Formats: sequence, structure tokens, C-alpha cells
Amino acid sequence: MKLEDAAETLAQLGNPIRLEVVRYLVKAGPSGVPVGSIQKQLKIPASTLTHHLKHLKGVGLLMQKREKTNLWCSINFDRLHEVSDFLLEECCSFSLRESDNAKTERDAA
Amino acid sequence: MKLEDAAETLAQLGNPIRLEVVRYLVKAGPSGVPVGSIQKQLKIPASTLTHHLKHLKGVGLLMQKREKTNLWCSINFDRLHEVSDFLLEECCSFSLRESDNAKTERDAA
DNA sequence: CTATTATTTCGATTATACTAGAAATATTTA
DNA sequence: TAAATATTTCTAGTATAATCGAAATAATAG
Repeated sequence: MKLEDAAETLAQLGNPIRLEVVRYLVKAGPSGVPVGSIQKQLKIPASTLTHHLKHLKGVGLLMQKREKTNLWCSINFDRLHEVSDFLLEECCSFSLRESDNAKTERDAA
Repeated sequence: MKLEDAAETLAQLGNPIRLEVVRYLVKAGPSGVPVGSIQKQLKIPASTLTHHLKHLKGVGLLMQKREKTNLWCSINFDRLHEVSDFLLEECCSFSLRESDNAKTERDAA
């Protein structure tokens, strides 16, 4: 995952309403939930919700599927993993080199 | 970690310059790097960098320590873990319930 | 004390994001 | 076709964020 993509995805997760929606969708599982259910449960004005869903869809975190009048929303678990992996990789990439680099890096700077 | 805190931290990670700084600091390891080194290496104007460092510090991702004229910056690995854990917990909280909930959830909504 | 190096504050510009009501559109059901 | 339900678009006000040059401050070394 490219840094710019990771940043953009993290930025979209970095809004309390969207993060709440994501959490709700994760709990709902792969079958998803209609937009209206999210709206009622989390008490978000419809137009505000649509706005945020568009953001989540834009970074590939949200998948949507029509069924009658309802639009079912579900989380793209793979995408959510990708972004948390990006952060974890950053962390773990160091732990192997910690002991032998601490002094070298200080001297170099 | 509370949702609001996670959102705020994710928002701060969701800026390409800050995420680049974070990645750089992770690679630098616990000993850290002076502000000026970050500035030169990543070619970020000094005032812009200070601005972003303040943000990272504000959410506890950045630790700073003075040594002579240099201000050494290092990543708070624990904090970085906390936020990636927040995302992962959301994911994993589902995987245990996937098979038996898919249909139930659809019916309920 | 002066010069040097490192970092921050100030200030101003510009851009982007959040919010939500009202109206519009789409889809199904009667 | 009309009514009902679901979702989106439009619009506009308000707020917050990003950017960076120039000047100010801090810390040390000579």
C-alpha cells in the first residue's frame, strides 16, 4: 500500500462519525446493513450520512449493493486490514534492528 | 482506547507529510532523530514541520527530548500500536461471529 | 558577549471539510 | 397512477487545516 493511499484512508477513518459507522458496519458483518438502519441506529442526519458514506466508498472501505429500495452497506475487511497492516509494518520493521542501530543513528544525525 | 481518541489519532496519521514523518521516525527507532534531520531528509520547510510535529505530539504519537541545541524526536510505539489495535479489534470482533450471524442480521434490519 | 545553529511563533493566504435542511430522485407497493 | 419509503443532490453557512516566509527565540560554542 502506497503511503499516499494509506494517508488518505487513515484520514477518512479519522472522523468520529465515519469511524463510528465503520465500527457499526464491522459489527454487522459481511451481509451489511441498509443506509437507513445506520441512520436510525447512530442518529445521523440522512444527508450527512450519505456524505460520509461517499468518503468511505471513495477509499474502498465501503461496499454497497442494492436490494429493493434498500442500499446495503458492508465493510471491506481486506481494505481495513491493509491500512492497519501499514501501521503495523512500520512498527515491526524496526524491532529487528533496534539494538544495533540506536547508537549509529544518533552519531549520524 | 475511546472512539474519539482513535479518530483523532487516525486523523493525525491521515496527512501524507505526518505519515511520512511517522514512517521516518519508526525507522529511526527509539533513539530518535533531531527535528533538523527530519527537515533535511524529508525536505519539509521548518515551520511546516514544526506545525505537523505539534499535531503528532498532541495525540501522543511523538515524544521529544532536548539534547544541546537539538530536539530529538521519537515515536511512541505503544500509541501507534494502540491505534492499529483499535482497527484490528474491530475486524476480529466479527470473525468469530461471521457464520452464525450473516442471516440473522439481514433479517433483523 | 557575539556568532552560530536549531527550532518556534507569527501572520496571512488558500484550500478543504463538516453539517444538515429542503428539495429532488428512485424504487417499490397498493 | 398514486402513495410510501429510501436515499441522494443541492446549497450554503461555518469551521478547521495546510502551507510557508519572515522574524523571533533558544541554546550553545568561541
